Amino acid sequence: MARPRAVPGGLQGTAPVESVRDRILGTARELFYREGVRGVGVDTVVAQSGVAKTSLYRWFPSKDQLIASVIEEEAKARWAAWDRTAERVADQPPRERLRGHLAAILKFVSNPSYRGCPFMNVASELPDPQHPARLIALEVMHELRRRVRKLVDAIEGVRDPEQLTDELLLLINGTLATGLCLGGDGPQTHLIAAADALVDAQLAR
Amino acid sequence: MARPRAVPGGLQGTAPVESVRDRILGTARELFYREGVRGVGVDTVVAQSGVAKTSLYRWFPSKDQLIASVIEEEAKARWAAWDRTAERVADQPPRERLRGHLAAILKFVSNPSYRGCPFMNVASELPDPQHPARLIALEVMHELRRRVRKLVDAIEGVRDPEQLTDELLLLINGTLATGLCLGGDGPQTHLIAAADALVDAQLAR
DNA sequence: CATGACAAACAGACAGGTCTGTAGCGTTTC
DNA sequence: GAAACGCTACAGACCTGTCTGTTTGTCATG
Repeated sequence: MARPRAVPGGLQGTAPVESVRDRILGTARELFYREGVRGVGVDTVVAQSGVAKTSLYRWFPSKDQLIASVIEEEAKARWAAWDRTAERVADQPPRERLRGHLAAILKFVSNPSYRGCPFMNVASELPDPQHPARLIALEVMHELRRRVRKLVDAIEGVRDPEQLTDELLLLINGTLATGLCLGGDGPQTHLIAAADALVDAQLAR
Repeated sequence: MARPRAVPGGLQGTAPVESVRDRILGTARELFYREGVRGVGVDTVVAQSGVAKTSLYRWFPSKDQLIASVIEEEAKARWAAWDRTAERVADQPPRERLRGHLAAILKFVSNPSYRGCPFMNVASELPDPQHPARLIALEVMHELRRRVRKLVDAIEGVRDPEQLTDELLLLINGTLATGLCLGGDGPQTHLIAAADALVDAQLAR
């Protein structure tokens, strides 16, 4: 209820305080993730944001577009986290870098408030293949493939990089999906060991 | 519109024709899977089944219970398919049996009308941890773990059966999840190769 | 500095639709 | 005659999106 008076901000970029648009986006992101995009109405988003409904529809033409913007935001957050991890492990050998990224994913999934991969959830909740949010989610999956491929390519002696990339993707997506169903302490604990075994298999002649 | 007249059936079990309850269940199963449980209303289920709404609420106390029954049905179907596969590969060596089950999963995922694992979808769509359908889905995951464990235990010389089981589960769930996002011809094609590598790694001394 | 234009935000009502679940009543079937 | 079924209507809630009107803060110009 006690919401800080926000500066109009808008285009002049001199707004240190959270803009109305960002407030809506942040609230929607949290609610959509926790309750599912179909389980939260715009009225709830509006109420929780402490914002007028007209404001929501000024910044977002429809709920579907709001969902898409939220997913876009999730994507930014994911890659930002990825980049932080990349920076942290930058000075390590390739295999250790891969392990670092996997460990980060594992930590992400082990969070008690983890409720599945936002992109997979959207794919589950919004069957329409043309839904803008779904398209973004799909693009995220492709980007993940590219990034894992980059890690694999850095490892020397890999017999079939594409195959190894795909195998690692299965493990990663499996980890993300299993965390949704079985919680934090499931089969995921063996993610890194499994990845190591797959890399080893590709290195042996 | 042209629906075959169904025999009441009910308790006396002499109904060779699809009972009203089964008709509802079948229609709901298809619709829920295709459009998502939250994307289909009971009115749609009723209309598509060619059944009266009162009949639906006679057999199922609520939509949530209908969803639960549908998921129960999905579970039965999954294990029936698993058992058929098991029978088909019964006379083969353990590793080949495992491959057979993985191939069946791959085929399942490659179906053009595949729209994700029903149990993961329910976990995504219904965040409430106490939802009856979600509980069934969770139980399915545990059962899958037990069945994979059985396959692993049949392989001789596995160093850490529990670890291998979990690693295979990650691959399987990854395959099911990836199929939802990327369609049939994604990284899943390397499922069996990856599984082979993981088994090999557990056999090497 | 003062004033008026303007855009953003707030508040709240409302239209039109959909959803779940119930009730009434007639019909079929055993 | 009883149970199952079909049909229709309806209640009450919720949902998205719109509309009206008011308040607030900023900026440009006199």
